[in-house]
This record gives sequence, structure tokens and C-alpha cells, in this order.
Amino acid sequence: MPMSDSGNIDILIDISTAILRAHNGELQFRALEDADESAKRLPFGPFMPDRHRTMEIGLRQWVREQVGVDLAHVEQLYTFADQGRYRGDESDARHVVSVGYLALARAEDAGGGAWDSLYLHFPWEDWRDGRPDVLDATILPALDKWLVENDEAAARVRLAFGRAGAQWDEEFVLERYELLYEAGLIEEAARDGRVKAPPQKSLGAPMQLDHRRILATALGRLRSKLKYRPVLFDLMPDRFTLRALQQTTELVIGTSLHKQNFRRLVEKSGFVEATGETSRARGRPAELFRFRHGNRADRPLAGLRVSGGRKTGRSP
Amino acid sequence: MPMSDSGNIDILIDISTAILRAHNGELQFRALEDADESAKRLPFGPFMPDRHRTMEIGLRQWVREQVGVDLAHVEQLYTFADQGRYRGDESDARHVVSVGYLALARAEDAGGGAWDSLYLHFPWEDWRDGRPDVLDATILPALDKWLVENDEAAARVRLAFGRAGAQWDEEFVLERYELLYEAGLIEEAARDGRVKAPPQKSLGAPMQLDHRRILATALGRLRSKLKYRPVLFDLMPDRFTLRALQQTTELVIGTSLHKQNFRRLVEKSGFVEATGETSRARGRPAELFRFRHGNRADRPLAGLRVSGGRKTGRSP
DNA sequence: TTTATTTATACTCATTTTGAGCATAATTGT
DNA sequence: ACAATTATGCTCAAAATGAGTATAAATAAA
Repeated sequence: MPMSDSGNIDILIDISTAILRAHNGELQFRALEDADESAKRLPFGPFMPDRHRTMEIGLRQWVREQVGVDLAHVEQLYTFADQGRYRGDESDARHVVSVGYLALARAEDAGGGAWDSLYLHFPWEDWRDGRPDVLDATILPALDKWLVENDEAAARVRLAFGRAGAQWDEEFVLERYELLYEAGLIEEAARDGRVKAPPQKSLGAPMQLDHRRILATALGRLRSKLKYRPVLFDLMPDRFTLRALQQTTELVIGTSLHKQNFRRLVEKSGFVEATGETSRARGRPAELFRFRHGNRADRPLAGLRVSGGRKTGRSP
Repeated sequence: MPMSDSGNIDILIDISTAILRAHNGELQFRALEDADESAKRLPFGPFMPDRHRTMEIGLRQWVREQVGVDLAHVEQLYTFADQGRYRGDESDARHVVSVGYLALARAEDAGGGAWDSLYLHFPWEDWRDGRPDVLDATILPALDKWLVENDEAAARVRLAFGRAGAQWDEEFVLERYELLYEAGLIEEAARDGRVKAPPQKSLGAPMQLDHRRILATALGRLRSKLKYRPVLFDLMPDRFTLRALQQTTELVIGTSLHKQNFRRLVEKSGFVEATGETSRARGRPAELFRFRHGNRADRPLAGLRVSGGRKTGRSP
């Protein structure tokens, strides 16, 4: 039996939290600025086992201290531990392992402070107004150039970026980010010394440490999860119109949906009940709905099976 | 900006791997026995940042050393860090964080060594022959008793165990295990000093450390993943009959499926192509299929959308 | 005050998918 | 030859889905 003994290596675990909300037609996350850094960061801090009985307790503390919010539900995303992807070349004397968490917030209980648009950091992920130009204008050509020397990655690129007949899968956010990093197309890659020259053109705003990687994980997870669990409602206010719910959905998955069918989907799902009130805005007033909590026992805990339209028939 | 400095706490990270395979009508995992311990364990070892550039490299090394297998694809499951759930009351001088990984193996390239039946450790998860007796005979009554003092957990129990009209969701493997642990119904809870008396009746075979928790995570993840990614084929041999594929599927999700519809589902999915060969066994010979790799670009990377039968219509 | 614009909501309709079976085919064991 | 067993093909009704058309109820503009 192996004794758990790694010698005298000092390991440091950092816990970072992506706090997301939907606000003003934007998917936003809680961002912090540091005086000595142009890139922003997430709230984060070290896991201190003597003070934090669990990592969740630790992350809650850091978030409370740094952005003054008491988080409700949080979800662990991933633990990153690859050397050299944290703080670049700088002292890795203490090896840093990074654990990412996801938290959802409602637009109301935002608290002051800075919220950043998520798609500002991932412009290629927002397809609400159609395929983003940056893909064909910048990303794909650059990846192609990179693939010449790295043809073993061709299959990954094809899958992640939906090329050569493959479909764009909106859940592959992290894989796309990783490929851009490996190909040296984003600033973090240059910062980490992975590529000599900085990228010709900045692809999305960079962030400190591995925080953009964590955001990519968060977005991918959220996009995936909303299809099988009712997480969307954690982003919604107490009462909301179906249109608002749809807009939040579209924000998250990054594509637009058919209005009437979305309504049918939601109403049938049983997740929602009318309040009788209506909201007044531009056009005809809309009914206000509220989330119907788990009191109705017969409903499976499914999500909204949104879909991007009928698939083109497969070839014979 | 918070400096990443946790004082001088010594953190130890253990990496454990659940290696699963389908064999002999059983879902099995690679288990190791130690002389001084009756409970079995997974292959595991400490993460040593100076020797392992990534955690994956580390885990591969431990697996190679301990069970003599070179793993193909692995997937990170979860990072557990709660105090007192590892090695019980014993020295937590070095705080242990535990990272679980999942790997899939084919029955052939098994290598020697011990494989254990997964459902031996989770008897309540195998519904292939209908609802397991242990649920109504032991688990639910015991949970009910526990709920008297812990009524805040009632909603969790209802959801996880599909009570009061809620449906059994086969993916909630971890949550069920956690509840059994919290309720003190399994041996690990007694071992960790969470409950004075050991459980009246042993619910599934216990394991060392948090390895059963990791197995629960692995099973839940696999059950979930097979619905949206073609992972099942990583458990299958090179060529296989549709029946074999179905049996593996049933093994994983723990329920039985309608044969003809399963065939229709698989054939339509495009994941599989006939080889022309047939297998001879008891009845009529079955066509042998092989997995069709990602060369067909037009196919989404979906999984097999198996389902447990039509839902009973919801009440009005 | 009409009219255009905007948004919400209701319905329709053709397809496709799904759950459930029945029917038939091709083997082996007796 | 016949029973048992497994594979495979096919049908059928119900439900879900994608894509509209039509109508309703507001505000903004003319």
C-alpha cells in the first residue's frame, strides 16, 4: 500500500470563483481589477485547510472578503494542475493547483462592484446574431497555420470548431479555449512563455492567472447543465416574463431560439407558473411567471431541452 | 490583490482512479487489496508536482506501478477536500485533498489482477431486475428514522431516492451515497467517527479512504455522459453484437431497455457499422458491428439517448 | 385619433421521434 | 421434427419538434 508521502513539496491550492449573472442583455461575471495588473481577475484565494473545513467554505470566505457577497449555491468545476499555466514563468517554487468554482447570481442581488461581459473575453462564443466574424476572419486561418506544424491536433480542431461538416457544439467552450491557447493565439499563451511573439491580434480580453480558463469551464458547464437541470432559474429574478427567460437562455447558450416553441417548451416543462400579473413594456403586456419550486413531486428534474433547429439530414 | 500564501500548512493531494470495464455481465472496477486492510481500494498515490508535470501524468504513473496498465483516456471527476472524510480520525497533520479520476477499459486488455463488481458496493443502484429490495427493506426505513432528527434533509432524500412521486434519477449516484454516509448508514461513516454505532446492516461493501465516494462519482458521471457522448464504445471490444452493446448499456445505467428500440436507436445514431461477420452463440447468429470513428464528419458527437420508458402523464 | 410598430400569445401542420408490440428468421439443443 | 432461443424487421399510435400563420394588446408616431 502506497504511503501518502510526496516528500517535502509545498503545494498551494488556489480557489477561484466564476460568479455569473444575466444583466442588460449581457452574460456577466464578477471581475476584480488590481492596480498593478491590466488584466482582470476572478475573486480567489488560497485554500487553507486549517481554517477552511471544506473548499467551499474557503471560497465563500474569499468571495465575501473580495466582493462582499454571500453566495448561495456553488458548484465545483475543475481542478487544474498543469505546470506553467499559472503565473507564467514566475516563481513556481510553491506549486499551484487551481480549483475553479461556478456560482450563479440574480441581477438584483448584484451588490456594487464590477461586472464584466463574459463574451468580451470569448467573442467567438456568441452566435446570437449568427456566426461571429472573428471565426472565419481570424481564428480559423490562424489555427490552420498552426495545424501545418501540428497536424495531430487537426481532429480536435475539427470537432471543437465544427469544421469540415462537423457541427458547432456550443458546449465545447473549454476545448476551444485550450486550442487557442495551445496554438499561441491568445495573450495568456504569450504571457506563459508558450509562444515567443504575442498574438498578432488579440482574441478576447485576457485575464490574470488561469482565470479565463476557469471562465471557459464555467460557460461550458452552464451550457451543458441547463439542458438537464433547471439552473436557468437561478439567474432569473423572482418573477419574469417568458421573453426574459428566453433571453437569458439565449445569452447562456449563445444562440437564438424560436419564440413560440420556447414558450411551449417552458409551459410544458412545469417549471413555471403564471402569477396573474403582467409586465408593461413596449408591446403587448406579458404575463409574469414565477419558478415553481420542487413542490410538484411528479416532475423530473430535467432542464430545458433547447435545441438549435432541426439537424440537416445525414448523408446516406 | 490577495497574495497566494496559506502560511505553512502542508497539503497533500492524493490521486485515485476508478478504472471501469464491462465483463461477464458485471460492471467492474480495478480493485487492490492490502494486507493490513479488509476493505479494498483503488489505485492511487500522491500528486508530486516536481515529478508530475500534470496530475494526469501522476495518476498514470501510479496506475502503471500498481496495476500494470497504461491507461488510454482518463477524465477528472471531482476534487474532495472535506476534513475528516479521509483516513477517519487518524492523523490529518497533512491535510489530504483527494482528486478522483475515471478511466474506461475494454474487457480484453484487462491485464491480470483483481476486478471487483461495482454493484457489490452499490446494491441499490442496480435496477436491471426491478427495484432492488434493499431500498424498501433497509435504506428507506433507516433514512426515515434519520430524517426525524434531520428534517432539513428531507427534500434531498426525496429527490435522490425518488420518493413521494419524484422519479428515480439514475444519475444521482453520488448524492445517494452522500446521504447514506451522512445518515451514518454505511461503514465508512462509522470508520470516520461520524456515527458511534456501526450500521445495523452493511449497505454494500465498504472501501478504503474515500474510494467508494469516488466510485459513486464515477458511476454517476458515466451514467450521465453516455447520454450525450459516445463513451459506451470505450467499454466495448473491437467488434460486438448489438445485444452486447445493449447489455453494456444496461450495466452502466442499471436498468433494462427495449431490445428492438435500442437497435433502432443505435443504427440510426450512425455510431456503428456492420462488419458483415456474424457471431454464433445460442440462438440466431447476430451481426457483428464495429464503432465507426469520427471520420463521418456530419454526425454530432451525441450519445445514446436511452430512456427508461414513457413518463406517466403529469397531473393537470 | 388613427395607424404603424412592437411584443405576446394562440394555433396549425407536417415531420420526426419514441414507446410498445407483433411477426418472422435463423440458429442450437433435444 | 420441434422446442427454445436469440436476432431482426415492421407496424402503429402517441408525443415531441421545427416552422410557420394568425390574432391580441399594448405603445409610439402620424
